[in-house]
Amino acid sequence: MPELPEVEILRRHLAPRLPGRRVREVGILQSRPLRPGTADAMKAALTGVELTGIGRRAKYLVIGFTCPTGDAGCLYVHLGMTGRLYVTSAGQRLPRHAVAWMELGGDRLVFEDARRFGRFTLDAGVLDDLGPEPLDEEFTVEVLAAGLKGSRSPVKTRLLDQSVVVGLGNIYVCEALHWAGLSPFARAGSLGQEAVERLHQAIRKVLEEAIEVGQKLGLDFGAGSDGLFYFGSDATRGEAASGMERFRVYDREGQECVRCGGVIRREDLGGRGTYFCGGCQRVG
DNA sequence: ATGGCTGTTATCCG
DNA sequence: CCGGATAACAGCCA
Repeated sequence: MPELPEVEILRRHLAPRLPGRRVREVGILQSRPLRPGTADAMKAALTGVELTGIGRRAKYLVIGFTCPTGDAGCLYVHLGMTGRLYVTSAGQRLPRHAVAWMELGGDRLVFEDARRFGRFTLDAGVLDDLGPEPLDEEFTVEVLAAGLKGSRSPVKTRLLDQSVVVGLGNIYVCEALHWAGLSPFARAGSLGQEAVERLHQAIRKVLEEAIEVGQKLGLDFGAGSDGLFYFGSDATRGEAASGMERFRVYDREGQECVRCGGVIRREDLGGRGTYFCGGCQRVG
């Protein structure tokens, strides 16, 4: 359940493994993630192409390729809640929830997704309506302020809207609001200049920190791991991550706030579990 | 075992 | 237009 940092770490993992590889064969096992495309069209479009590289836009991985004709194209992959994308040996058995695979001459790039909320598509339209990249210079305090202005929604809800700023999901939005000392329930449009500045800073901080941690830990595609979450709070990963940063509020209901000693609370907001400190997130 | 949770987001409805 | 609820789906945990 990847948010921007997990997707970025995966991109960096795959970056040296794709360029120059030719797609010998393509397999499609689930068509829903291809929407609006079809299995036949996907196979026809990808078979024989040469992969050129991998980028990221928001929570999408963008895999570039050139066709035998010389035309360039892109494959857009979104991991949804449960998507995994990895290179394995072509001899490996396909996973139960395999959606698509590409044979790369001895290796195989596999996309699997149990819940099928993810995407595997050639439709560039998926990038329409996306807001600014939070770690790019274009994401200024003014841009964030404009995205919050006039909204009566809770600030948490606004930040999950990918047209305001991309990359935040339920975990990092909770973490960013804690870092900023803002209540998730504060009306987005009611935040003052200072609060917006703190929030802007906090969003960058939590995402950068998570990428840094993920870079150090590397990915684990072993059994029982989704190959993505290195920043979690479960006991096993806690061991592996000892000494690393942990979530400050997410999944810490009832525990003590590391900043003020208050109690972390969990409430429902828009149907999502929302974690915050009752002591130091009172603004709004 | 049954029901309630889960990292996303498209779509529906008032 | 907005905001809230629901649905898409499978697995895990109490």
